[in-house]
Amino acid sequence: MLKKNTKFRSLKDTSCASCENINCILKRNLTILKDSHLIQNKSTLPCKKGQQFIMEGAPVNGLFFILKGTVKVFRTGINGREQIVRFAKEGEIIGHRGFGTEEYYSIGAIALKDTVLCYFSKESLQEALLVNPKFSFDMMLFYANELNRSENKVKSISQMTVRERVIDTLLYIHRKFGDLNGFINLPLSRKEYADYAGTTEEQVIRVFSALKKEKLITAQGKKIGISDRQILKNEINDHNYFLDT
DNA sequence: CCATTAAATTCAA
DNA sequence: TTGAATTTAATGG
Repeated sequence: MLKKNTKFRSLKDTSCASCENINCILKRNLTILKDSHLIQNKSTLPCKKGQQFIMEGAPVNGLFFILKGTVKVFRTGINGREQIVRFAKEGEIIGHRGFGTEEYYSIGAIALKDTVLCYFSKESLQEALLVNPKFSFDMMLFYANELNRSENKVKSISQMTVRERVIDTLLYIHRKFGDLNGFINLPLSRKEYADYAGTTEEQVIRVFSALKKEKLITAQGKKIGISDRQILKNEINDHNYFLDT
């Protein structure tokens, strides 16, 4: 079996200059930001798989970017049920809703695999935003996108059937994390699919079983393969066509 | 929702 | 690398 040596990855240079996350807002603005307080005073925080690095209710002091790894962001509901708000990968921002006015986090975040986070203080970020319009604009676009996604999610949870929500979730994960050897490149438990789709583990298992029978997906444990993305997409679109006027 | 069994993953020797 | 221990999936009541 071929293996790449990733043992010493964590000892590697974690500076923005040598970062490979081309989709990171900081990286894209590095030419203008490179001498800023923000970039020079950042700290990195290694985080093991399963480790929670944002607690619901904890005070907000800054904001995280993912240097490496994958993270889920969730909110705990009324009867202790977890609602996964989003999944995030390399280059993405975590805890951004707490930035500005909110004093305490209303969400929690857990690493889904070994992850390295970049941490920036509120103050240095504020400074960079005030001084740099291009950077602020990129941040604004990011917030706008997040809001849009969040509004769509309200619609999907309140109006779509369980089956459609599960399919929607599969397509979202697939779109975001891509495909590796025919399987979605992110192993999630059925419970995690359920927590994102706003349903229960059993329902997800039953929808998966139905989709397997229909030859639309394949599954080997946590690895899910999407055989026909178009048919799945159509099933969602057909139904949504009549919903929004 | 819960209980049971099958299957997959993790862990440590 | 292996298999025992633990966790997770699947199904049926």
